[in-house]
Amino acid sequence: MIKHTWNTIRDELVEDIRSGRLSAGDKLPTEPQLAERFSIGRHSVRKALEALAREGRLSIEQGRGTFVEALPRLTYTIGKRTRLRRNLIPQGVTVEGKLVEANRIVAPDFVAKALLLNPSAKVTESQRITLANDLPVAFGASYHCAERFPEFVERRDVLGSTTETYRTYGIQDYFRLKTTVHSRPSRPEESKTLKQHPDVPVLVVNAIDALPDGTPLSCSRVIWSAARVTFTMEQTDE
Amino acid sequence: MIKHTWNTIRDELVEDIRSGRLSAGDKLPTEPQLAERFSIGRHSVRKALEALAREGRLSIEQGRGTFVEALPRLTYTIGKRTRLRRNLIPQGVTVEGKLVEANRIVAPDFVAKALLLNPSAKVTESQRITLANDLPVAFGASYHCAERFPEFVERRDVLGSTTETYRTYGIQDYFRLKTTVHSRPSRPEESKTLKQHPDVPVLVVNAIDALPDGTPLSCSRVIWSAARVTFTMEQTDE
DNA sequence: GTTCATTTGTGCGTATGTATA
DNA sequence: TTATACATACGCACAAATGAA
Repeated sequence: MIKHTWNTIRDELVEDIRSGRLSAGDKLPTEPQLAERFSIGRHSVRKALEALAREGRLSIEQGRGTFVEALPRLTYTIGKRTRLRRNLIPQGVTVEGKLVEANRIVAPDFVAKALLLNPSAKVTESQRITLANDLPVAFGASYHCAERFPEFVERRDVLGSTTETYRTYGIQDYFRLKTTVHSRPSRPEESKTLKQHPDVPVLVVNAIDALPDGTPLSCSRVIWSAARVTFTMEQTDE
Repeated sequence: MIKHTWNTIRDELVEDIRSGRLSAGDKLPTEPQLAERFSIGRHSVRKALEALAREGRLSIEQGRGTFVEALPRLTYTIGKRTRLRRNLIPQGVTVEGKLVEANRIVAPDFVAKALLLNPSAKVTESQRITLANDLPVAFGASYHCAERFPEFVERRDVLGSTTETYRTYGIQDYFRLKTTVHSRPSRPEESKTLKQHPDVPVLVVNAIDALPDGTPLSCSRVIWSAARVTFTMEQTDE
């Protein structure tokens, strides 16, 4: 009924990983070697490897080879009180959020809309990347009104915590007002930043944080590796 | 620097769609025709079409041809009180949820765990499919303890509403206890059911509904077309 | 109901480009 | 610089699904 020659090698590799014959970091045979071993064409080998790379099981690197990935899916909780550290540390992975770049710019369209600013307002943009076990899982930017939160990035960088930084502006409490999630194919720069195969899609998360009365404080747009995260929403009233 | 011959045709088609030269439902030239027009190989044509199909912009159908898709992304709100109709109707799309199949089975592992049942307990399984403008956007199953909710499927089918059905068991209120979302490549049957290209990923949503005191009532696992939905989480206290 | 033309799907072979060590 | 290994691209052949004759 079905041909799918390439599935033979795909299944073989999955079984090798499952059984432990291949483990994280191992280098696979080269494409021509696999082609010969399974008596199929190199195109079919590539199709099988590509399918596994899309699931995040393999990392294919031009000029180096193809390697087995660890594939530990992180769980990230979205809720009324979203806090990064509380979210990821419980699972025993080392998580690091790094500030990559900070700018003072005219508010992009979606930012002005989210923060209810006029289109020419200035905002601070903080670009951050999140690494879990030294592997990038997400990157993106958050935006704050420059007038209302002068030096936000600098204070945030010193204090190391968004909650603490808000306190310096007299804000004792804030919450996640709105979050949207959708999936799309990754763009070349994105797959490069996330160090993942170009065919692995990304999850785009747009969010708005606000005061208890609903006044928006900041918004963010974060790109997650679709293969490396599971989102959870729990409705506990903390 | 880079060749990427196939991007020429990709960009051309995107522009054709954007400008309106191609609109939803239109049939594209055949692959050999496109190959000749752009003076590239058929493989490159296929790579371009595949990329557009992954975004949900094209529908590629063996034996028929390749067509432009409408690409209206639905917005589905996940919150404390998740109700399908309230969710989708506001956007002016016709939504239809159909019961496909109902069974009385021994609780699968993940169901027993979610509903706190012992592994040999019986549950009712309701398989449903959701169509928006006659296009499938999601399908999946929900599970109820057969002992606690006898004839659940039958009553639900007659009443047409889950909320109403719960009332017949004396349950006046329930809420969404937990929701998880992750992305993965679609399996062949899934892409067939969703009538989408095999390379479009799916979003897997697992959910548990419960009584106000936290007692689980039901759980579900729904497969969404990743190209056709955006999830939103709003933290309004209704 | 069967046949047949059309169109996409799968697979092989080959050549050449490009990143890595 | 050189060798290795993956990336892109062309051409060809045949399989499988569709729809119309």
